[in-house]
Amino acid sequence: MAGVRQFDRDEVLDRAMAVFWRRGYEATSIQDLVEATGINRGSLYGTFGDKKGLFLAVLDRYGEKVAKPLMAELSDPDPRRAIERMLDSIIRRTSDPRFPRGCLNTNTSLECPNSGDEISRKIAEGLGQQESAIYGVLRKAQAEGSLASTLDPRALARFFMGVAHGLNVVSKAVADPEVLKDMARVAMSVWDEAKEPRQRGSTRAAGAAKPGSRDNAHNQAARRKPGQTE
Amino acid sequence: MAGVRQFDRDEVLDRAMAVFWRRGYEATSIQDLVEATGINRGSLYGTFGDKKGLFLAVLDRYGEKVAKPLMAELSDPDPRRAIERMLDSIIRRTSDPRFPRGCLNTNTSLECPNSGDEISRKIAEGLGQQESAIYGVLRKAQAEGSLASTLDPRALARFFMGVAHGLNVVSKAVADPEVLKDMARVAMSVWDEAKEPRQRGSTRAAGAAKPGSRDNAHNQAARRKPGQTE
DNA sequence: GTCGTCCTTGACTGGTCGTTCTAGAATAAC
DNA sequence: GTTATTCTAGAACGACCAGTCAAGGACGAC
Repeated sequence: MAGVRQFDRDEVLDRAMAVFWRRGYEATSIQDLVEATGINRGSLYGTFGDKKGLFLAVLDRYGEKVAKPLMAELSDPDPRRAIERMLDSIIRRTSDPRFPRGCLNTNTSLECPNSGDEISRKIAEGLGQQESAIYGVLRKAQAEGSLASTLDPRALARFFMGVAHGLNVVSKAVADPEVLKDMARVAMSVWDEAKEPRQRGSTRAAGAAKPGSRDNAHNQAARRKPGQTE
Repeated sequence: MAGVRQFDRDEVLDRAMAVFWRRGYEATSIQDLVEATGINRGSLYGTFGDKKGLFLAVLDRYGEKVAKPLMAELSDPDPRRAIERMLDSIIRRTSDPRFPRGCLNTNTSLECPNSGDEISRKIAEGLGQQESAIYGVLRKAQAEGSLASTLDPRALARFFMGVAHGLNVVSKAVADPEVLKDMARVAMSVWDEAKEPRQRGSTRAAGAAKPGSRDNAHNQAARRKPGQTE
């Protein structure tokens, strides 16, 4: 039973990933990992160095197994559908019993310190790549004319990243997928926002804004050049 | 130096809150709390029972000191501005050195198990109240006519809750407030979505959707009655 | 066969965890 | 001055933590 490796590294990582994903980094003990992976303490340390080393390997594995397929949804030739499919993919995963709910990257970026240690750097790198991919899709959509050029693609990319995070947070606590679908549906509606500014005069009694005017900073700056059409 | 309580309960809770907020529940040890609060181990246990009891008290304190003022922003008579101010308040808190970044409720709902224990019940209760408050604002806006009645206020409330969570996640890792402002600006743009359906025909070569048609499920269901105006 | 290498195993380390407890000092009520 | 109360200080608890280590078994090379 010895002399040659008795376990499959990726399989061990998958099992360890499930534990970290479900319980978080701090709350997961080596003993938990030994029991979940089925391999011995010594083998764990021999293979991955220490807990943090194992976790970093798990993060890589997560990138491959979870984040990468998610980003693949963005390659849909229709840019709007690409974004849509990415959000749907997050929601669908929630109902997939093979995976814990929520997102390991989102969990980790909240749990682990924002200091420049290796874990947070890896997370930040992954999130940066995701935002860039979304940004690319949005730029393509504008080049094609399917997304209004008045919209700021960087702001939109940040927004969709934020929505993805929001989905991941809510999905951890809320079982009903309709909640997530509502969130995604509303989020997608910003896509069609390059309209004539809608009259939104408030009907409240005192000091209402004049209809058609924009008396606040928001929404202006979601567009590229605030001053022009309104 | 003894015989009468030497510390102010709320002050102790504030200091403990800061530690839990910054490091999370699991990563915070009693020793950390003893040092942060300045009071003795025995006093901590005598006053709050145990670590979980202290944390629950901290969650209450957080509700009073942080969540309640946030919800107060929703009482702005202009519903749109109410939502806007809520999001702005989250963003502004990010730059406030008196508070750690992010949101203790968001952190906790990710870190702590979704099982029906006391912590997650308290969190869920708080989030439910927040969503209800947002929902109320949206309903009021529709009654006043400042929000299109074609929009689904429940879906919008869930969306804004999700955006708030997204802001809290991102703010923990990203220092630049512009990122958060972008997110909020884009999010607010859904408010004005009850327009004539914008032509969004894709220019891609093969099998493009016909301009003006809606060939996907999203965005329809963000409205109340999908069939009518489009 | 024998050797060396690599893996497995489980006991073991020092330290820290949450929690309890004892002893004592300072106060308030009487 | 009691006496009761309520805090402080810190030692101590068993359990568990991340991490180490020595012993031994199974394989490949020769």
